[in-house]
Parts: sequence; C-alpha cells; structure tokens
Amino acid sequence: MRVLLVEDDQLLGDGLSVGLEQMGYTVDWITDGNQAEAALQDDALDLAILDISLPGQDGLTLLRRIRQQNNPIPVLLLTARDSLDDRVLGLDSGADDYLPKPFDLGELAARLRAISRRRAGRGSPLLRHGAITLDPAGRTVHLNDQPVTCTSREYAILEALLIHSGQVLSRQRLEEALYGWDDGVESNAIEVYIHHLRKKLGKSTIQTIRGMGYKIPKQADGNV
Amino acid sequence: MRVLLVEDDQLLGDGLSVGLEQMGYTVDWITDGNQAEAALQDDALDLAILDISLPGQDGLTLLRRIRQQNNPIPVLLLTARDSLDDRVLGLDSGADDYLPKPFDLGELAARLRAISRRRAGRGSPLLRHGAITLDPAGRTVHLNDQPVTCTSREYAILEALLIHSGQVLSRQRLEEALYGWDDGVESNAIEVYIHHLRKKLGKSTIQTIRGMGYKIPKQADGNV
DNA sequence: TAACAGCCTTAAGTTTTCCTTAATCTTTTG
DNA sequence: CAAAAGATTAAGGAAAACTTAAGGCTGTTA
Repeated sequence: MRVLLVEDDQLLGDGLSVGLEQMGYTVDWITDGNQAEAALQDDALDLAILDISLPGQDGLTLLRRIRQQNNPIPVLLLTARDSLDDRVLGLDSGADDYLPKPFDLGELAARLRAISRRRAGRGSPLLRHGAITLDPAGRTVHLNDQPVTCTSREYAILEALLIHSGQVLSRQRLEEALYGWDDGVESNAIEVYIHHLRKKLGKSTIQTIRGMGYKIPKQADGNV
Repeated sequence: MRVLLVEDDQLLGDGLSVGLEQMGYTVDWITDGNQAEAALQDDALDLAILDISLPGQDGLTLLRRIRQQNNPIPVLLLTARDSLDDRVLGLDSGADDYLPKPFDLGELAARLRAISRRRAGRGSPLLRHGAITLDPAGRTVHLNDQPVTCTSREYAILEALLIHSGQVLSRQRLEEALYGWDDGVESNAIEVYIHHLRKKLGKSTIQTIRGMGYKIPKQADGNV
C-alpha cells in the first residue's frame, strides 16, 4: 500500500511517516500543496492523507482540483479544527473521510483501511484469489485456509498484485510499491521476491509477462 | 506505444530514453524544436513529451503550432520552472499534462499512462474485433473468451492493427511501431509475426494488401 | 554487550524464451 | 509463364527471467 502524506508540520509528518511505515505502508511524504498536486497524478498511489492547512495550496483547494480532474484516489483529510463547517466542506469537496487533530495512530489506520476498502468496492476487507486470501488488517496471507508467513517485502508485492489483479505491474512499479519514490534497489530484488512467493503459493499464481512485468490474472471463479 | 521525446539536455534525454524503453515504450528522441515539428507530423506516434526550453523553437510555441494544425496527439510538457504561470500557459496551449523538473521516472510513467488512458476515452479500454479482445491494462488477448498468449512483438503488432483498424499499415509503419526510427530489422520479421498471429487468431483476421501492407477490417458487428 | 536469527539485497550461474535471420515454398500479377 | 511478393519453416544466438547462495544489516535475547 502506497500512501501520499501531505503535511507541513515537520514533527507530525515525521511521526506519521514512521508510524505508517511500521504498519506496512510505503509512505511518500510531501510538505507543499503545489508539489502534492503534481505527486497526486501518480496513479500507482493507493491513498492520500491531506492536511487542510498547507503552504502553497491549501488542502481543500487541492482536493477540489484533483476531483475536477476526475482523480478518484481515496483521500483522508486532517485538520486542527473540529468545526462542523470544515467537515461538511471537506466531504463536499470530495474527501472520503475526515480526522480531527489530535488523533490516535490506530484510529488513523482503521480509517485508512476503511476508505481504501470502500473505494475498491469490496464488501469484504479480504483480498481473494482462488485459494489465496490476504487480510490487510491482520497483514496475513492464507493458502487453502492454512496460514502462510510472508516477509514484509513479499507481502507488499503480493498485495500490490492482488489489488491490481488482472493488470500487469512492471518491475519498476513494484519497486515503487516497496520503496516509494526514493529510488530503491539496483538489482534483481523483485525477481527474488517473486520467486519466494511462488515457492510459498505455487508456481501458477503469479504470471510473468516477459519484458513487461508480472501479474495475477483476474479470478475467473465467481465468488463475491 | 510510440513516444516522441523532445529534450535538448543530453544527459536527461538519454536517461529518459532508456527508462521509457524499459517500461515498454518505443522512444524517438529529438533534441531540436524545429525537427520536432516535422517529426510530429508522423501520425504513428502515440504520445509526445516536450521540454519547454528548446533550441530552434521553444516547447510552448511548438505546442501551439501543432494544435493549430489540429494535431490531437497527447502532449506532456516538461519544464524547469515550477511557476503557476507556466502551468496555466502550458495547459492553455493545449498540453494534456505538465510535469515540473526535477521529477521521478515513476511519476512520469504514471502520467503517461494517465493521459493515454484519458485520451483512449476511458469507457472501454478494450480493443475488440469480432471474437478478438485485447486488453491493454492486462496486456492480454482473448479469442472467444479463451486467453491467447502473445509475445511482446506479436502483441505490439496486433495492438497497432486494432488501434488503426480499417486502415492499411505498411510493413515499414509496423516496423516503426516496434523499433522506432532507429531502423530495426533488415529481414522479413514482420511477415513472421503476422504469420504467428494468424496461426493463433485464425487466418482471416489479418488481411494482406499486396504491395501495401496489412490491415484488420473495421468490425462490421454492431457492439458498442 | 555479544551472540544470534531473520530478512534484505546483491551477484553469479543456469535455464528458458523468443527475436531475428535466412532458405525454401506458394501465391499473385502482368 | 516468369518474376515479384508474400508465406512458411527451422535454427542460432541473445536477452530476460529463474534459481541459488552468501554477505550485511537490524533487531532480539541471554
């Protein structure tokens, strides 16, 4: 899960980055509203957390602008003020949820899970593909109801492939899912993780598209 | 997908070329604004990436000129300056998107995907022709709902023929779709791929226009 | 604080895929 | 019927991906 965090308060931003990363998110942290608008064009992002008060361009304006561009990314608004006005304004501007400061990190996590689930149109919080089940809340993977232990990198790749199941994800895009924009590895790390995942989940689950990347096909079976 | 890259900075241009090619694009790199205007006449191009500051003719002028010529090619502008003025000017001049330097390659990739998707009309990202369905997102081809595995060259040719269905594409134009202008093969490679495609999709789908090239006729069936 | 374990990353060797070439066969056209 | 264009087939070689192993880092435990 890749999150764009737009927060100008250095202390809070730093704390949130660390906290979110510990929860397993890949965090891109930006402090400026204008930069954020550029960053939000990246459709490899899964979520955005916007502070309302920002230098450059305030969060509400920014939100309205990206919604005008038909950008459907799930957005959680942060604000210091707890007034109803702000809340209504925020939701009308296209936010998916709203969290007044100060807040608890656990509550933030819960809301992030909720809005990403809602956006994906999934009734259940689980990602399924055939015999594989991935539970984002518990960060667990099951194969035929047997738990499979995945390392954090393995999990992140599997999650990205399942979220975008049916699509080909390039090696570079998978790297971004792991490292954010801080350019990560200069090696065949992705290939190695794919190999590990295949050993754990069976050879056929992840397909190689030579020259393009990897994908998990859209599930043909008709479970909801 | 064929991209025209107009960038005079040698280092950046080289890096971008390599990066884009790794993502699966076919890249034509040009460093001069006047040359670019000529190059943009080629309607086999799918996308253009324009630097604003260029020798010969600056990017904005160039953009305005080609739009006056009713050239609808999707254009992404690059600029060193991050001012709102430039942005507005760029979008008003007919750019589809705008990216301030320095930028991340992944972000560029995301925007390219976004603008080509936007242009494709988002409603049905699938290319259909009779029993054949091609899904650019999943990079899959189906024949009567049965998946057909295509190699990267086969896929590229089929995609080109379907995008321009009803038109005859010369062998040279198909070669350009695969290799860009750096003249690629000196052999009958295209004929071989056509042959492979026919074996997989049936003899009648791709028609030979002797002396001219190949085409897939416009679909007669009336599905939307 | 030192030993340990688990994980990330790198790198090297191996295997597989498929791109390209070229030679030969078939069809079309004047 | 001859010449040109295209179709078919097979094989060498290069590029991509797979596999395996080991060094280094981090966090944990005695």
